[in-house]
Amino acid sequence: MNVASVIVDVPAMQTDRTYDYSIPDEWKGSIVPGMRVVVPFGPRKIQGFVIELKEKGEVSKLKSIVEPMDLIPVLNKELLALGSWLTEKTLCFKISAFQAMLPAAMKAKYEKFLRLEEGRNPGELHLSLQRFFQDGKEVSWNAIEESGMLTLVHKEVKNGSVEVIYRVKAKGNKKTVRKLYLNVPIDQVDEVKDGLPPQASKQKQIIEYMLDAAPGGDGILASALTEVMATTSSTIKSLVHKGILVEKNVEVYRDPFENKTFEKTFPLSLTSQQEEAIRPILSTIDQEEHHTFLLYGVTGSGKTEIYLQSIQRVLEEGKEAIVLVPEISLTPQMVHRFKGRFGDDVAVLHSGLSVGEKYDEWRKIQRKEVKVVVGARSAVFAPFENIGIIIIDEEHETSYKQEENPRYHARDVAIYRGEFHQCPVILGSATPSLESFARSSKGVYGLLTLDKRMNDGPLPSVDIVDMREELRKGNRSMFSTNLFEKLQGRLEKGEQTVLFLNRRGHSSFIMCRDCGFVLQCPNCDISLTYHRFSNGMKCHYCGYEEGVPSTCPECTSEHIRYFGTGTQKVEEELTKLLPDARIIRMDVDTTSRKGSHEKLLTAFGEGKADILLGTQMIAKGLDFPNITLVGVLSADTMLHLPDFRAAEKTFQLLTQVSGRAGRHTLPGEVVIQTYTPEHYSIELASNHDYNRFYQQEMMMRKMGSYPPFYYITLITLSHEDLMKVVDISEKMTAFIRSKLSDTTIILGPVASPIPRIKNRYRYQCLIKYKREPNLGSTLKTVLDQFQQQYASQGLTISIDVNPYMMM
DNA sequence: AGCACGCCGACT
DNA sequence: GTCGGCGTGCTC
Repeated sequence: MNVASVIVDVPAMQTDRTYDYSIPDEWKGSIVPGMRVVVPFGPRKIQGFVIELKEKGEVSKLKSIVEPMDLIPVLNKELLALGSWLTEKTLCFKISAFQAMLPAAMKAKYEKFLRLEEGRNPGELHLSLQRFFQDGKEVSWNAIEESGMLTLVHKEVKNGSVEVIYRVKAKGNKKTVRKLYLNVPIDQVDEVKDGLPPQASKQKQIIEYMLDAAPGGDGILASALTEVMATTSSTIKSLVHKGILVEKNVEVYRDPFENKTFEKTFPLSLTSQQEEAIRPILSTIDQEEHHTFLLYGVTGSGKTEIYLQSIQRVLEEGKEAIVLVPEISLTPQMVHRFKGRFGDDVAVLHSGLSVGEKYDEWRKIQRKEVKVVVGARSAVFAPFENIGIIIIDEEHETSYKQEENPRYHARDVAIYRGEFHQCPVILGSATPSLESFARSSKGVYGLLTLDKRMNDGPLPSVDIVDMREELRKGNRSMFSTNLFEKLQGRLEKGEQTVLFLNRRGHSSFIMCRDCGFVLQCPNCDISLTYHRFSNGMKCHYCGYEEGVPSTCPECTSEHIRYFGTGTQKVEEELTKLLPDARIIRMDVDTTSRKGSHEKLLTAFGEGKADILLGTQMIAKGLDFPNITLVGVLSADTMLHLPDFRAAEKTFQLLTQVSGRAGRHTLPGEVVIQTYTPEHYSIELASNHDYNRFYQQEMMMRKMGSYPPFYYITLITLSHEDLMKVVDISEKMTAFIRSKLSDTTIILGPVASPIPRIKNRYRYQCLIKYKREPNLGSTLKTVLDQFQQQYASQGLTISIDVNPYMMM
């Protein structure tokens, strides 16, 4: 095996294939598939993944691999195959699929240097370049670029005076600490000590301390030693110099949970309903079969305990478990439950960790130092090799769908891996996605139901308040009389309230009260939103920013003001109405700092505030006994989005939020304010009636030919020139239409809901199909031909199979 | 994606 | 004549 097939780190259509390289003798046998390597590619050096080994290359003259980047492959057989599967299913580049499966730290960084060619001296160079190349040092390309001397350098490179060096750097560094070890056998320590000069008292003390603190030959942190002994590094240095101590750099894991202890918890006894639900899971584990279960359990019905005990069984069989939770609910509370039960066997992967921390957690998984991983979407790629169960909590959450390439859904990946490992996949939710519930009704998934709350407590009572009615009665505030009175009541009783603001589609844009003018982004067809932090108007999509106008640019009226309700505005009004209330606000602004999310929640849990006011992020995981009132300020903002899942999302969110109230002994109340109280998603959420919502929504989906009745694929084209997108979109749609069967519905091309982003016009085509064996190859052709043909002209095509964002 | 190569217009 | 603009095509 002398040749390696490599996928190179160039995400482009033309390079989305393997390139063959010969393996230098010194690496023969150690370079294996799944390993990252540095390879020459054209004049550069870049990262690549070895896919397979073979005897001969496809072309006659092969370049050699420069060096491997790993000792052990980062992708095993299963993950390599999963990569190809992802590529095929999501139509992404192979390199993107591989990179999505690995922590960001493993993505290479590239650097470009210049160096004086051997045997030349600076004097031969152009005068203004000489200062850069003084003592044979490398000069970074950037430095030359900034000084505007690139053309001069180009010449020098051409005539052979200067050499360009390309270097691949690993992004993730292992963290190391300097440790000191006693380098003398115990029985000779006294001898050595006596051999020291009499004035070296500090050195003797250090030796004694080392004996004492690290008897078994364990090292001591160099930093700790200097601190404890109140000594300087020079003393230590001289001991090292004499060979009495040795210094080693030891790899350590960064510990995101440093200074935290997790109280050990033990399996709770299950209710009869839980027993019934867990039985099929356990038997699937025992039989080593693959089966997907939908665990449909109302809030507070004890789904987590089922997860925990299923994992327990898996661990007893010597296998591993993956638990996915939505990013937003990957709260310390959640982590506690798993760390509390399984202790150090748990690795945690979520976006709050630094690149280095994620890298460390990933390596713990790879080295089999943990048995359970709890994490967000990408944790589904955890490099375990003997998986016994995969659990997806809050299965309906849209954050399981990645909105950039590869546009995969964690649920699909989980089921792929479940089949590979012949293990169960558990999808848990109180409000399952229509897709999953439909599959369980058809028997594709096993349905496990928990419809009783563990404490047998009643579900909270829900009031729907018609805000139009409030307006008619002359109440122009954002709080209805009903909600306000209840709020006051809680304050008097010392109970807590959660106020939920659905920010989406409701953020603070600016509107002129006289002419209706709304301030828009000049580059994107979307309104600018007010950001208090920078006191400016900002675009969500391109980052454009401008000042807040004091008069309307259209009619010069001064009645231009914020519209919609941001959390800050609610807070202001709240302080005005209830000056004594202590309020904690949770939104992007107050939780952007690391750990602030947790701090605010803890404070609220400890009763340091009466009202918790926040956005989406408080809808989940909150479980405090003293919360007896939940208010939803405007339930219907999401309903008006151009998304066939709008009703489903609204229902899920309202159900979720309502579940925050009265989870323990005190009964809970929920007030939902809305302008469309008659909408079935709001009405049925208030009755906690998932089944009727499912029926109703299925009817709507059937009428609209949407999932789960049809699969959909969304193609979006964008280009600077409106005429061009329209033209190409039409040609493309005609081509697709000619290739697919006539039972398939093809909508468009039409302008996207956001017709322009970053000055690029966007057109889309929606394909709805039940069975379409030609779809994959047709779409590949579209990418191949149209992209190839128009990419140079600045056209981009994005294909989303099973989209969750229709914008 | 980069980067080189190559073919045309504007300059010392 | 040559410098440098960008369109074209290749990278094992």
